Amino acid sequence: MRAGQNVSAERLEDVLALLHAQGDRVTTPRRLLIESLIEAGGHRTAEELAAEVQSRAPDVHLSTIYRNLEELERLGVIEQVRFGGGAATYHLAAARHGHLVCSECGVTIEVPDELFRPLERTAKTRYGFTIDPHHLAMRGRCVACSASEHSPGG
Amino acid sequence: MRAGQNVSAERLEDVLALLHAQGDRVTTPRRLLIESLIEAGGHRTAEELAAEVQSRAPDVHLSTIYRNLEELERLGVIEQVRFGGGAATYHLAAARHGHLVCSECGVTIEVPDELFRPLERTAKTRYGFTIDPHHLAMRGRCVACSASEHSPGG
DNA sequence: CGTCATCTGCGAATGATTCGCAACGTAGCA
DNA sequence: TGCTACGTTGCGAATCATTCGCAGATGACG
Repeated sequence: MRAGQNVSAERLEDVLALLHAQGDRVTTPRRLLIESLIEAGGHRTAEELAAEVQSRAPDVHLSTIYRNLEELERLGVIEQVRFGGGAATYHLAAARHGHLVCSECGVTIEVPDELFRPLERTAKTRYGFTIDPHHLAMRGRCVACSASEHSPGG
Repeated sequence: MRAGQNVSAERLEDVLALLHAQGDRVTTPRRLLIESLIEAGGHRTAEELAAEVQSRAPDVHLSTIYRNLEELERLGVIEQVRFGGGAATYHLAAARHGHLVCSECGVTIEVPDELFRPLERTAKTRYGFTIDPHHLAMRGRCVACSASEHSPGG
């Protein structure tokens, strides 16, 4: 049977094969970027990914990261998510999940996308609206900030 | 009697009253911006709003627009939505409605907030996360765009 | 009508992302 | 294995959106 870590290895080769099939070349910066995305497991900004890649290949330029990120998104390998006002974040397409973003402290809670299923279904059946599975994000207050919010006052 | 246009007028006064209550001043740029947002009816970028305002008060600066947009968002009067990679867009916040925003054609479908209830409840009970009722918005594709999306192709 | 804090206009600063170009490296072929 | 062709890269400048700092203007209130 397949060990868990093998999944990542297979994933890497899978992506490389896809690149190859597209006529794209498998370069060192590209391979390192994909590895970083796989190892990241969550969302990372271009800059964070660049730092990760540069720890193994210092000469890789930020613009190269952006270019590859764009290409990988085009291939459907990764997804771009934009929080608040800062830099965009990226994560593997397979790691699909909903986001609960606290407007107060900024913490992001990752939740299984099944949480959005009922909403998706109703939107579809009742309004013919297909919710974009890549943008399952809601804003609000996390449990900690919610608690301090409840303190009596004013 | 109240004509439809009066609704907007009431809305304007409502917002101005809110500003007043906050200790904020009612200035010309601010009033014009709110009017523009009300008349817009949909999402507009800061730049578009600036153009609108400047058509009536040419000296209003873009940075003033941004500052007021920020303030209005803080007050819950408007919401910021980010499409793809460009500028952020803003629109009036509905009191307690969900929004289904089509990323394709930009149409916004207002839906009863009950649609978000299961999601809200689960987020609360399972993660202690309180979803902000002013940000019940999901992106996706409306029925029309969804249909054209389904057209067969290469 | 005067006082004072809030706002504004303006341009520079910042932060994120994209572009142009010449050098470089990978892939395919003989 | 060596050559050729073309996708890629590194680098810095350019672009785009948004924010900041400041001094003067303006609205709220007595």
